[in-house]
Amino acid sequence: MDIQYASSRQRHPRSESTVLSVAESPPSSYSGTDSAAWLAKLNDAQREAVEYGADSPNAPPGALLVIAGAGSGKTNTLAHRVANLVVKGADPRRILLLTFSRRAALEMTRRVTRIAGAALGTRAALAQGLTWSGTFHSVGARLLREYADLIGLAPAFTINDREDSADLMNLVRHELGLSAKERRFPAKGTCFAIYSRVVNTGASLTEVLNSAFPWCREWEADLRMLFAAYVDAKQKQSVLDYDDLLLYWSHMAAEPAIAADLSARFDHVLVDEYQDTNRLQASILLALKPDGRGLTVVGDDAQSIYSFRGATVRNILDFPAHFNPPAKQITLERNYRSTGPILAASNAVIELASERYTKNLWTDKASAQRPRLVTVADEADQARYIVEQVLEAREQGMKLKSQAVLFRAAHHSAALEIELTRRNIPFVKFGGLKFLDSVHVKDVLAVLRWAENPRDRVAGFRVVQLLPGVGPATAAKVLDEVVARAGTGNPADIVHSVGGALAAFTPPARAQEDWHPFVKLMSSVYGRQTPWPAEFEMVRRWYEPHLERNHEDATIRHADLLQMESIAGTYASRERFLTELTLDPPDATSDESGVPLIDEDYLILSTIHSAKGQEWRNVFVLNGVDGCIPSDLGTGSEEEIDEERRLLYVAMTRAKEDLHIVVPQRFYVHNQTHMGDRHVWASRTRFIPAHLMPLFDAYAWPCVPVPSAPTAAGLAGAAQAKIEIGARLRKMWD
DNA sequence: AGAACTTTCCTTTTT
DNA sequence: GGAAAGTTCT
Repeated sequence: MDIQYASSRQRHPRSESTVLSVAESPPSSYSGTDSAAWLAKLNDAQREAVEYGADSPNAPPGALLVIAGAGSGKTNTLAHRVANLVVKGADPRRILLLTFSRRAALEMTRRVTRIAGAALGTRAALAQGLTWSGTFHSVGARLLREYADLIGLAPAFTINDREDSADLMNLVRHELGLSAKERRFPAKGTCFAIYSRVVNTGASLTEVLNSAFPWCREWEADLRMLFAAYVDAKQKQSVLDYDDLLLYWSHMAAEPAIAADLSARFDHVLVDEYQDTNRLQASILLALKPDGRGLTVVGDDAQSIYSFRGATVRNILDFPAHFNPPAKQITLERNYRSTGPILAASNAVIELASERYTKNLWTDKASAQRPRLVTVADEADQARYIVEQVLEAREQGMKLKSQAVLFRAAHHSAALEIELTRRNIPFVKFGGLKFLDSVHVKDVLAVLRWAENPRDRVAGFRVVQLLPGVGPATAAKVLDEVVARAGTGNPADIVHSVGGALAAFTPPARAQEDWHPFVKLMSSVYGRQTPWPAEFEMVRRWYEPHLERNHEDATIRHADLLQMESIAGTYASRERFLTELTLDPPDATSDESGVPLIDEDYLILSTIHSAKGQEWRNVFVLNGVDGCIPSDLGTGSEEEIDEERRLLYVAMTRAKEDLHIVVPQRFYVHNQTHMGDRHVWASRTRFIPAHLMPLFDAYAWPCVPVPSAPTAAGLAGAAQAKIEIGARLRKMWD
């Protein structure tokens, strides 16, 4: 979501995609007490999931597992369950709702409020007390700040995103001298990925190296030392990474004194997309609700696509047996989303997995249109095909917003984006490179983060080096100076001594001129002399000359900063701004025309991962080709291939009416010396083998190739032109 | 010594 | 278009 779009979303909480389940539109005959009426539109399985144990909302029964297939009204069912609990008297402030993204949390809150509102009539406001709703990470951050004092954590801790974490890993790596090995040590990102996987899977370093990073095995001892130093550095700097939010939470929840308090806060804990949680998240849930009472998890084992992040399907498969008696299990198999032919093809694809899944979806939405398998010559034609089809559907009255293009990797849409821009078709892209990853945005954020937490070395290191004439060596000296001055005193003292440390520092000659304004700025932000949103502007103004000095394209980057500034104004404080931005970064970008207004129509481009939980009437899957799906980086093991298969399944099941899988035959090899034209001949994805072809409508595009053969006269003319131009070009240098 | 510039390689998916 | 190693400049 584009940053500005994200803010507009808060003003327009209506989502563009609505599940078509009939239960969505409440009948007009609601009466406040007749619960049967507003649950009547649910099917039997959905209603069972909604009503399980709801008659005694304050003495909840054992755990509930809902296996909800794609398009089976999962979100709707979960929202009804929450609403029903509230209607039956549960306190919404004591309900913990864990979703996969903050977007999903907003959507859920919106629906619960509406559904419960309809049932409760004037008491609708009750449902708005649903305050504990968010991702594992954001809820973790909130709880950790509350309990910080009890667990020896500075309440003003800052949170590192993946890049920051990798940067810190890099600093530590250099300090330990690991970068100067005779054989190349793993890069910072790899080190961090290994670390993260160990934390999230609960496996040993040895196991993780063997299974996922075999080429790093030789460094095991060094890595162990590096990780110990990394943890040490984080603690000294009061910095937490994403994994720490879960790790601290799980340790906190395992501490009997705190655990009792923590689990007593919530009567009901509900988790969405449970198939994409990892061992650590499961352990948190078990610590929160050891006997499973009041615990509901919802998910679909066939849609597990985050194992690269440590998620494991075992969480959902083994869930019932964790409890005694085992958790109640309800399966939603009726699909309300897709037409029969789309579902038939999707089911056929997932059935080829080596592992059997727990259900088979059915629908009664008939359609004569099978999913299309479209062969095109290359990526350029693929883009042209999509544009043609999108516009044609648009002509038939289908909004651009009801159409989406899905792909495995963010860069797969590059050619399409160019074509869309050329044809003036607005689009918004979800997934892939984050706005927040761009250097200029990170620079400004680093100033704010350093102010929030002066011990944050990654932030400080980055900020000081913005000054001309200051490199790593000088920056390190400055930071040492700051920390030495700050000593181990409490945060307030640190803040006051930092300004002094900076002022007392003798900058290198080249930085002389810029030093004083810098000290002035930092003193001001440390001392919070400028109230919050204005502070952002002050920092931006200070940064402007550095931006212009360091970047050719300063104007474009400057626009980003102004956009950020308007976002900053929507947050109550610097701390909220920084925390929310790292935990829920905007996840879409649009073309250079910037931000489509929320009311405008635009085409959706998305990675398959970011398309989770969404649906569109018309869906295009790009590059249905071996090497893209499955990604050639994900074909190492049977499990990896199966995850790629589930990815295609997720993509296919997003479609409601029409599904196009596009297969370019010729594929240019990226990453070659510029303007090279090496290409490979691609073949259709292995997930749609020949015997599944009858389920698809296969054809080539363009349907009728028009090889506009030059006429003899034309050729003669062209030959003439070639000579003339050649002569002219030579003349230029005469 | 340390900053700044140059060359070479690589490019999944995300809280 | 970015990151890391290598090279040149101050």
